[in-house]
Amino acid sequence: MSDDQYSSYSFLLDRTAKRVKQYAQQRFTELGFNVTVDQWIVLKHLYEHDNMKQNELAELLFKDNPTLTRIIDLLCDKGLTVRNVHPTDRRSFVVNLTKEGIRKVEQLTPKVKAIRLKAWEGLSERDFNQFKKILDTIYNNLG
Amino acid sequence: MSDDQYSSYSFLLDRTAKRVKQYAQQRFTELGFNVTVDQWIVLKHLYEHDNMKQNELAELLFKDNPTLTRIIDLLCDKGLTVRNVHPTDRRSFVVNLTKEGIRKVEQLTPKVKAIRLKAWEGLSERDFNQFKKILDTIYNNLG
DNA sequence: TAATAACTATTAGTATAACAACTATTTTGG
DNA sequence: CCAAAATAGTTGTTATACTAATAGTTATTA
Repeated sequence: MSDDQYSSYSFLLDRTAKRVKQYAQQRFTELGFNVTVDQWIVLKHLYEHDNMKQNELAELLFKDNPTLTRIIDLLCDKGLTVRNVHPTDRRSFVVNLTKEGIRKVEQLTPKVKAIRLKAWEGLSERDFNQFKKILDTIYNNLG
Repeated sequence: MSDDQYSSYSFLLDRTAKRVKQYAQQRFTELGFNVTVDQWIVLKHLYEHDNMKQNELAELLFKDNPTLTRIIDLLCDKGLTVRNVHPTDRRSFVVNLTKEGIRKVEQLTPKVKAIRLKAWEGLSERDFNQFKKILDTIYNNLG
């Protein structure tokens, strides 16, 4: 493939990732979810793996520590999460959902799924597997 | 495809787009390019389509006006672009590369291509076409 | 033509992202 | 055991993204 043809991959990738996030955020706002897409991702993972250290959570979500610190700050301000001291390492906090945080995740999960599915209309499982293979290859090439 | 399986597309997409940008930015910094990835994209498009109004440029690059205003501010501070008044519409500016801006684009273009190509190792033109088809479909589904 | 609407760019405010620097801890190695 | 290195989290800075608001200009239309 020619260099020029190839160079457009980053443009396509960036454009699409931006629109996917933008679309979700707009639905979130319209529907009064009162969380951002990134805050939602943190909540969802906490629902599935509660009691995680911040740096474990950051690694899982491919976010760096400062970014996660600030997202957790906002979630704590909203009363959806709490920081608890780590039982054996006083440098660390473990992050937990509050009751309200748990309720929020349970309320929003099916709605978020519906929003996410919109993007995939007209595409097949075969497409998904191709898509995954290519994205993983790019990801690993740059790792 | 199941909802859950499907839901991971946005994660894969976001993760990969982030790494592609981050990888490029790290190489840019290492090699002393002295521009960000987004600033580079603006410079490159100005090289190919000079004398554009800011809002035309913003639309072409999928950036909003405030974002583009600030990128242009930074590029002007660096002496790489200038704003000129639009000949017939005093609300608008047209943006042009300076001589230094032109030199910068010509110097960096082959280096940027090499950086971009790294991601695509082990992938074929067939993969690229699949990739493009899927990304375009997602993009249009949400448009 | 005059009032209104639409448009262009900017500014302000909040959120995310990356990096560097810092504090407080814990771990390591001599 | 103690000094040095590593680690966890926070804070600061810069850049980008999105929304809302604003000033200045142009287009519309009553």
